[in-house]
Amino acid sequence: MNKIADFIFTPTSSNTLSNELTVTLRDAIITGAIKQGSKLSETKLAKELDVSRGPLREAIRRLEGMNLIHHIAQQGARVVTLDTELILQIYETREALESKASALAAVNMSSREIDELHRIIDAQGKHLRESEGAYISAESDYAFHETVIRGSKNKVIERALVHELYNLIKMFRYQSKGARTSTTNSLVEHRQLVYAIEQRDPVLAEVTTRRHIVHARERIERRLKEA
Amino acid sequence: MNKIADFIFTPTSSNTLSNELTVTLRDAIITGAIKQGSKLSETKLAKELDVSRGPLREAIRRLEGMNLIHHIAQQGARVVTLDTELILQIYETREALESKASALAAVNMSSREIDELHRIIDAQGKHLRESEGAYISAESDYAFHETVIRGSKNKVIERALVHELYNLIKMFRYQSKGARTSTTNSLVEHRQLVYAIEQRDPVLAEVTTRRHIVHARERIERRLKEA
DNA sequence: AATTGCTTAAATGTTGACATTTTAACAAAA
DNA sequence: TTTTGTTAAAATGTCAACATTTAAGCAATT
Repeated sequence: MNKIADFIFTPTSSNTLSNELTVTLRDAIITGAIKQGSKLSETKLAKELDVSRGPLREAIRRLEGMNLIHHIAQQGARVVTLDTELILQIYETREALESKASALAAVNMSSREIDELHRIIDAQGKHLRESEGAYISAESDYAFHETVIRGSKNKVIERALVHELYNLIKMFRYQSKGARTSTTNSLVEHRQLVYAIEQRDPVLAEVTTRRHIVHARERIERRLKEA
Repeated sequence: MNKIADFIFTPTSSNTLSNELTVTLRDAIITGAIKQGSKLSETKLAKELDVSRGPLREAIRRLEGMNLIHHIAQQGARVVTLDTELILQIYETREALESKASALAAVNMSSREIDELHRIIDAQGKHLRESEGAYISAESDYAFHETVIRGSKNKVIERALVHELYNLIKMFRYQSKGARTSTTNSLVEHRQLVYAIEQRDPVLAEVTTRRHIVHARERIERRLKEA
């Protein structure tokens, strides 16, 4: 079948039901529409979403692979609970993977991709100057980090970060009222990383990223310890 | 059942059919009984294994989450192909994760777990002295590394390494005739790591592990470049 | 009141049939 | 020969019913 014809006649609807369910449930979990620790009852969910249990079970298996739910045989699936310990472990893992991704990006990124990084941080700077709030939008922050990660050209790291870790991070941030994405300080650190990548300096890129993530983790740690 | 066993995929023998299928297929893929790049035909497999397609599909979804197969909607699932590029990316990822795991293990491991490490490397040393071959058994090598990883007490890293990366590494090693686990040099590096952990020195543990894995990757790179 | 054991209801696991899509084979046309 | 279009077969996606296990409710007993 022709690619153009596919694009024209079947833009998005060519997805399978189980794929759509995966996305629907993932977003419901990230936003908290389905609460942490709650049970995903197959029979109930199937009725609510008006689907049969087959595709629903497959979607649940996929979410299992994304670390968003735990499944125990004969007992069912529960949404993961983001307690303090798990959050800190997630950030430790992110530190290890994303600092390596940045080092690789400094070597492997194309100049076109570096241009994209500039566009993103310029937009972030403009946003910070023009708006009163001192916060970068979550979407823009994710776009920046995911561009760097893709720039590593390492599919294994990319999958581990984007397909697994970042869903958990998004879930945590979205459901934490006080966890605004980043302060002005974050933008400075983003600029430092872009500089390191432009200089094709993997060591500097790695160290910069590591510090950026450690800072984020320390902010979270302080905030969680208060509560 | 303990928490770790829940988080990592280690079903017991008295489990559901879909769990047994997951283990069966995983091992068949690792050993090469199902070849790299080959298609997992649901109908054919279901007949061969004398099961229905439902549990089989769920097992395939899980293997997808373990990075052992790729699945494309309406086209089916194929076993991953371990080309040179992917292998090197796997080792880059392992370097990032396991060096961090070692640093954490230096802080978090119990003395009981450190004793376990001693038992493992002592057995490896005895094996090297007594047998003519200068190779450590693959099982013993995995046991050592997985003990360190568990010692990190970081479930996210543990899952990423044991549940995902190590399956790919085992698959590669098992199917590479020339890829014997390690030479005498590996045992020296293992001893150095245990020393670092005993000293509760996370930086030394991290550096030692990073070098150990880089060495392994360089050996592989040389060997793959020859062929 | 707390515990044990039985019974019933509900949930998960599994199956086989049906629906839709893809693939392959093949004929016709350029 | 290559391309296009049609058709049949096979594969994947989906569904609804059945089987088994777990959980809940409720007596009966201590």
